[in-house]
Amino acid sequence: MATGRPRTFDNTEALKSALQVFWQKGYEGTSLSDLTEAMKINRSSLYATFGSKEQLFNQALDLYFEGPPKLTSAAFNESTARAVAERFLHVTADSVTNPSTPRGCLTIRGAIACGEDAESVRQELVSRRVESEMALRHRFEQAKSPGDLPAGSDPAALARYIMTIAEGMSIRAADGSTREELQDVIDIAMQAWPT
Amino acid sequence: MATGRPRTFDNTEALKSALQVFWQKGYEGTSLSDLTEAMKINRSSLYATFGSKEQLFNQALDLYFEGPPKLTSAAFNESTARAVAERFLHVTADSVTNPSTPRGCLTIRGAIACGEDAESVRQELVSRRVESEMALRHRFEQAKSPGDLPAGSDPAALARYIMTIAEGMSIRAADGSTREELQDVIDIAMQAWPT
DNA sequence: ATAGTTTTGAACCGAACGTTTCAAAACAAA
DNA sequence: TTTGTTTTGAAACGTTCGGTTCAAAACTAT
Repeated sequence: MATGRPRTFDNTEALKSALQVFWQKGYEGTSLSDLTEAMKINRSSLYATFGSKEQLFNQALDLYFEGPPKLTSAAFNESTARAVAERFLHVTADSVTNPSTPRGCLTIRGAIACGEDAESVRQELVSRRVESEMALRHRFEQAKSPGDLPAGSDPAALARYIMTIAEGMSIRAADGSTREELQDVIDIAMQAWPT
Repeated sequence: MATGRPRTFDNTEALKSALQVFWQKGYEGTSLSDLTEAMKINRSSLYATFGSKEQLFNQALDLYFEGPPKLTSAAFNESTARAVAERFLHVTADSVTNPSTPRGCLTIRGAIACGEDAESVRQELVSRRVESEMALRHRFEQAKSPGDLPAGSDPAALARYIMTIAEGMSIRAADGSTREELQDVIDIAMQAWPT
């Protein structure tokens, strides 16, 4: 049973607001004033609840990975390697142009934006992205045996290719590209797929 | 004829040093102390010579565009649209993995890293990148008449595609990808080219 | 030498940064 | 009502930020 003065904000709602701000401005581009304003809590409550700016960012990051990145995993249910790749790109294009969230990918913006003092944050973000590439690669390797992919094709290179397109789309979305423009890119990109 | 106390630094050498720092840390990630240390000049000289941090950045940007981006323009001398695209990507891959410069592209890193107070800087960087895309598009449009590109192909979409690959490679390079890995990506990417 | 001009170095500016402190406020339990 | 506990709001901490000021320094011209 809770005692003492009750808090005036919802914990996860505040975290969602923090995520939006970090997503939009990057880690170092976000100030404490930005956060307290968006989360509608004061500094004392922020530090009592979330620890510090960096700890808050890490918690917001965990929340983020339950969102857009999680959606791409649905692509792995497709039956062919080609369908997996195409679906992966489509989900990515939808995510990075979602009008109800900031544009682009938090991990890319965050990893590039942060200075050397936040190097540990950067490494975390990069390795998370490498995991996605490895998942794609693994799926493509499995596709070779049933002849789903030609014998000569290189699963690792294909996974790199798809991730490069996805990351490029994230940049373009942040620059203002529309979902339709990214769809055009995907249409062309998939023509490179081995048959 | 120059009079007064002679300056102790070389103007363009100092600008080169500033470029390196901006390239590595982004606009907002670079402090005045970072700059004066790298350029080996003090604040007074910096402001007397270059005006302000933002004006210094713009001058460093001009210098940058005489470097890596200029090299990509050599691609436009190729005789076919396909060769232009492939050369453009190869030059980009070489640039973003050049061991004697920071990894990745200054315009991408700078545009993503900066907050809203540096919005004018961001716009400048984005528009510079749009210019590259427009140059590619224009070259591809010219390629349609001699049958260099199939009648059904979309020069604008192809230019977007090539730029997306280039921007994706820049991110990967910043994350640590090698030149060879990027070459593999280009090999696959060019298979999408219309015949 | 002397005067005139430009650069240098260091101190300083107000503002904003992330973080901490603490008394007043708002509740439950006694 | 009193006591105990927790949150709140605001003020303040030291540091760093981009930018400025100014006297001393280092040169050329007279």
